[in-house]
Amino acid sequence: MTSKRPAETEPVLWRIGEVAKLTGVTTRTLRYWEELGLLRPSNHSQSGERLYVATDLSRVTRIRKLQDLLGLSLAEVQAVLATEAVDVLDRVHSEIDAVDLPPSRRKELLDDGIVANDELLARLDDTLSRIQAFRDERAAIAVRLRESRAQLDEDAGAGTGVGNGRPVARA
Amino acid sequence: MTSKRPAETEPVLWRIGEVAKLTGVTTRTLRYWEELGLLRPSNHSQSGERLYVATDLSRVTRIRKLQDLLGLSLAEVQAVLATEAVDVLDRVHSEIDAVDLPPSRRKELLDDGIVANDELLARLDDTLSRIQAFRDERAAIAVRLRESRAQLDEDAGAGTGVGNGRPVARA
DNA sequence: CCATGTGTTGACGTTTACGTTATGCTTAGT
DNA sequence: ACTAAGCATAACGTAAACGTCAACACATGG
Repeated sequence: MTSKRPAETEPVLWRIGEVAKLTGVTTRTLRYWEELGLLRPSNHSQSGERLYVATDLSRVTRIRKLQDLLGLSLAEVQAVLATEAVDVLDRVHSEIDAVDLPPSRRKELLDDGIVANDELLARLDDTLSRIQAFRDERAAIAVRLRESRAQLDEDAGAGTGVGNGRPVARA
Repeated sequence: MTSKRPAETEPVLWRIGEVAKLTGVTTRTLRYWEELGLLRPSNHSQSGERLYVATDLSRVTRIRKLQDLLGLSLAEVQAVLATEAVDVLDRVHSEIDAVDLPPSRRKELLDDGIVANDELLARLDDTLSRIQAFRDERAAIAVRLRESRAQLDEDAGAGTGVGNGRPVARA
């Protein structure tokens, strides 16, 4: 329902340098990722220039997140993203229902995508809980440190007769 | 209060191979970290063998956590741990109050330690929230994927006449 | 039309964080 | 006492993820 017709599926292509500025990764990195098969620009100019589309851009940030937030190697990122083409296919499917995939194949892809996404979710939750535990640990230490400092101040105040505000400096 | 006297401050020293087995890092890694100044064994045998104590052990796991959970480089780990000697000093202080640090210096160290620990906490919280955001994103996608699959099943049931439970297997 | 910027494909260099011998000494079990 | 483990130092190797030229091709604004 409500099938909008957006003029003519406006292309909007970016050159590699523009992508670099927009996403914060270097052009070298983009070429390297392509070399690994991680990010294939969806278009090329007739002269051989790489031309990226919006989904390519979001893929760039996704790769970086998987690298930075989960510490995945590019090989692992590739594995995760392999089954995730589904996700893109799915968006395409829900926005444009033109693509002519047989429904059986489409369901297969969707199921794969659901599995992959769930695995990623599980991994995220695992990482979250591990970091959370570490955080709690450090929070407890923070409390202990402050207690120790308070104790020190207290001792200084009550203890030896020197009890003015300034502790004695020593070489 | 309740000052226990634990026999004679039982040494408990571990050789590098034992540390490796206990912590899960290789001996090479331990030597490498030492080379970088990250982990200096608190003792040496007369023949030159590295001998580690309990706090060294916990330092090993702390280093690994900073590496794995926060993705810090060893240089960054070193920076974090630099001011954290305080933390160790503090534990020593609270368990044995023998060490002869002037209170002024002790307070200084404690304050540094509090700052460092708080910075680490902030970093942990930041990382946590970034991963959490990513997680939420993927959770939303999980929902969308399942909706799409349900939609597919629904279409299949209502649409063409093939509607039996089993999707067609294809080579 | 020409200068300048941006792109392309190599190819080699670099950093980090270790792995892997090699060689010799020490410690430990029998 | 002797042999097998384990440790020490030293040096070279390696995998990942890019950085950094080099040399040449477009393309684009004045």
